Amino acid sequence: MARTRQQNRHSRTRSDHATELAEDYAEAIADQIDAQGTCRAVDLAAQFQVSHVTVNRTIGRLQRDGYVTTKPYAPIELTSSGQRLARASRKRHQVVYEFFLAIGVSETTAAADSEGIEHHVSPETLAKMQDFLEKSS
Amino acid sequence: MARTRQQNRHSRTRSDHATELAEDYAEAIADQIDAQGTCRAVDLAAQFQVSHVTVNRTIGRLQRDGYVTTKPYAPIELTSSGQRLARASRKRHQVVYEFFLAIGVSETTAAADSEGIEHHVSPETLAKMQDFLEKSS
DNA sequence: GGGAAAATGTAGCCAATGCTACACTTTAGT
DNA sequence: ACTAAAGTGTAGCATTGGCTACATTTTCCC
Repeated sequence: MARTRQQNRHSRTRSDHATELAEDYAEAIADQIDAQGTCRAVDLAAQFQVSHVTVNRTIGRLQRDGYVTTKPYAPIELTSSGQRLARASRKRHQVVYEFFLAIGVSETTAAADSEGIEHHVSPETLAKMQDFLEKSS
Repeated sequence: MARTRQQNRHSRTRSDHATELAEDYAEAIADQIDAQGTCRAVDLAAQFQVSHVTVNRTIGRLQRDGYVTTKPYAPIELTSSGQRLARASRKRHQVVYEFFLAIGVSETTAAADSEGIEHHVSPETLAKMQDFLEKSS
């Protein structure tokens, strides 16, 4: 392998890191709403271990990009677009997590690694992971 | 699963994105030196599809961090630390790539996905992937 | 209803990663 | 040897994502 890539590798990197963050936030917001009814900036700050200021501005970008709605001092809500993003992200996340378990990875590591990886798994690879899960069940 | 994480997820994100870039660059530089004998900024610019200015400054950071050495207008060289990084990165990259092939992913997709994923695979998960490869060979 | 605590907002700082435009060296070709 | 092309360097700008410090608004409890 090795020389298979060249070109366009990393043509992602530019805006795709923003997408990763959006997915993480959408997923976290959806989780928080499921668990507590509402999602506040402070919840996200605790989850991501960043300051509330960082959350605030990230949320601002997500709002700009149409994923969430907020009003000053009010809880954060997902738009339908944000909900779609959250659902897709959760689904991918779960498949990757279960797949890792299936090949023998510990729960702790599977949870940690699936976090970082879910954003980089193409539909094709995800489908193969699902095939594997079905076969091995 | 789902509630397994919370906290410290994304405690990576901060400086780890820098590490990813360092790994990608180290690997690309090693590849380029293997293929052409030397590595110039322009080669990296082509490979990563960024401007030579971006490469220049990234290389500056890599030099600051002890991964490469350069002199003005001269080719880029890896320090022993950089070579170690490149080897580790290539190894991980290759295991992930072959693992994807083994579960049925196409070469093109395996190449693309392994790029994004190699940086997020823990040693434990990598070991499980290797186990899988050995068993299925 | 008033005050403390919690949650948000704002100002202003830093580093990383991207760019274009322009200047300067090297390299190559005639 | 000179010039043109290729490769590098520098200046200056924008965005993202991180922070602390301080101001403001809500909430909650007495």
